[in-house]
Amino acid sequence: MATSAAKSAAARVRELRKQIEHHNYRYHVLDDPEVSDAEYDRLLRELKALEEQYPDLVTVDSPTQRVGATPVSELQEVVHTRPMLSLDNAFADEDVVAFDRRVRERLEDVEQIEYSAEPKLDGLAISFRYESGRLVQAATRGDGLRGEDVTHNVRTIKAVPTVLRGSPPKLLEVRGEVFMLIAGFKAMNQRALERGERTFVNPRNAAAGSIRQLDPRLAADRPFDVFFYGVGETDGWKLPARHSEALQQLREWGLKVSPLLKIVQGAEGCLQYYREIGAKRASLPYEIDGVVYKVNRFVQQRDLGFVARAPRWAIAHKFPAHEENTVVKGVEFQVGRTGALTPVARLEPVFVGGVTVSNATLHNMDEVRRKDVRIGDTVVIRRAGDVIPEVVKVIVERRPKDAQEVELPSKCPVCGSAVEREEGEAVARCTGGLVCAAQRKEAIRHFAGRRALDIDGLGTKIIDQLVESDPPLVRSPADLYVLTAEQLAALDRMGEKSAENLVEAIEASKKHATLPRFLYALGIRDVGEATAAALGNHFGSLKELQGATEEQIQEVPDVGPVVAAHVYKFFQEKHNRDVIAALTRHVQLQSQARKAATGEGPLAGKTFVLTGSLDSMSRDEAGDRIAALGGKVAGSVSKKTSYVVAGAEAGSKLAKAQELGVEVLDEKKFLKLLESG
DNA sequence: GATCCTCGAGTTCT
DNA sequence: CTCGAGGATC
Repeated sequence: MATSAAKSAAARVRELRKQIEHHNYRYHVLDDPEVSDAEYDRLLRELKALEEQYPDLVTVDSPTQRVGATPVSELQEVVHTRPMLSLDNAFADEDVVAFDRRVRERLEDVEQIEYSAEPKLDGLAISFRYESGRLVQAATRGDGLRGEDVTHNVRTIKAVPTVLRGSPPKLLEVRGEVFMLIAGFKAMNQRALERGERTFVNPRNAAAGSIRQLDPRLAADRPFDVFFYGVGETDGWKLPARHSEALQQLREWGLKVSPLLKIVQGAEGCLQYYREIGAKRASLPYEIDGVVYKVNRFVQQRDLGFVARAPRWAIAHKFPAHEENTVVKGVEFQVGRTGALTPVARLEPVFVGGVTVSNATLHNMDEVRRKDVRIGDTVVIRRAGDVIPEVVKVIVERRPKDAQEVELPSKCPVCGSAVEREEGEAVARCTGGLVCAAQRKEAIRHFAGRRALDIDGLGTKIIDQLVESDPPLVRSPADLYVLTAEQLAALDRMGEKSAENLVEAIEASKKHATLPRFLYALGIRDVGEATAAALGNHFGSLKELQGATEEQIQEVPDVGPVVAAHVYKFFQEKHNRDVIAALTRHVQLQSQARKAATGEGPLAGKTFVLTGSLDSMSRDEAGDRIAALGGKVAGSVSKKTSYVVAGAEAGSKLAKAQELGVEVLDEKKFLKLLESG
């Protein structure tokens, strides 16, 4: 048996145990993990697999034989009268099917198993002891056998009753998950940032860190919530037949149970539940990392029993991780429409939150320095409810010796012009202006954008070719209007039909050309949709605006000296005047269809903020309907916001609304308001 | 002068 | 969606 394969397995097992112990310490004791949960799971699974293959290598102190790490010394140790178990994990549908099969085989004579299913919250497992209905002790799970006494902090959590309702038993020990609402977590981090205090990477770490505070005053103002999910030691309570019935009883005693708890039948029911919750995941106000299935009948649970520290009657079915570790292969600088140089991290591709991520923006050099990202670093990537991946932090411990600092280039990577960063500004810019091909391309893309002149089918690839062709077919937006189908058909990946369609789309864009859209399309610095509309309304015609002085431009509402200077300078430049002259030969500006909001109508004076997606209409349509009734739509939530309309997969704006106490409308209520208005 | 609000700009992947 | 910065307001 002492083959070389077994020897190298033994070495690998030792190495894995060392690593896992280290990560346990970081995670459980320091609350500052060095690796993502997914990576930790991988190490543990590899170890498990090796131990299964070579049972001789299993030792009592192997990480697979216990749950967590030893408690820190400052908090009192609590011995759990009944161990707090951990759960086996399932990652694929087949794992769940296999689990269900094992359960049925062990129970014999049972065709279909009834499961109680609920989301698995990403928080902190706590044991709560109630004696004669009064909370006497709360303890963390610790290593499953011994935890820490955190009663002083748990008492500050409003969702945890200190006295139970009804007639509870003499002794009731319940288990629950203490977690932080995402909204509260963000608000808390924001405040910490303002005070220059330490921030937390995610709600779970924030919860773990706060609950293990020694000073309960610190925990008291933190936004905790709790769901109870299980029963431990009891005295004076005749348990009902089912787990779900026991939870129902807990609920009646005032202990919060997940509202998403559901009874399902067989593996099929479990998998369907998994998909239901997966679809809801992004819109839940708290983070979950999977769902848990438990055999519902206590008799069956008893018959199934335990393996090591995990019950045979329950399993956690995990979702794809939101966070992963990967390596920064390089940092490149992209040049935007305004010349802004944006550092983008090129990553070793990594699967996060359901997609493969290979790039992540670092925004600007301040951000690069703040996070201290270097080439070669291992970083944590997160792709949570929001779509855009984010570099959460660098794992400094894993920094290779030859890691390279990121330097702002002194020359534009596209055109070679000088790069300048103004005093006090976060962004650095290429000074090449329209000499720079990147800026020219972006200017045209902006011009053709949906909110500008809306030229359908003019995408990045086509623009690249038009600008790079020799001689260039397109130097400025005005050149678009003289393109012929023959010229376009000669480009790569362009057939005759597509070429004709594009010519038609360019022709059709003339109809979209109202003054505000046209001004927006020009891409003047600091002139977005709102400012373009304000300028258009104030001056009424392009001629008036072109002839205006800087002072006159400043008279426009919401335009100050900085924006006025940009606008004035833009119209003074010869190149811009030429382009505008050429454009106006092709494009007839339409008179505006709709007047500016007049302060009339049933929703006058009300400000709306839209978040998430509505079933019955697009966000644009919703905005139009609000405007039609005299209301205003704003982009961000503030104290002045009247309503936040939250559709499916609502994001941080919903959180902000809850924080500020702004009224939130769901789709139904919103539609009702529109109808009654 | 400080604070709040709003707007603009840039970004990922399928 | 998030961040930074311009503008308005107190």
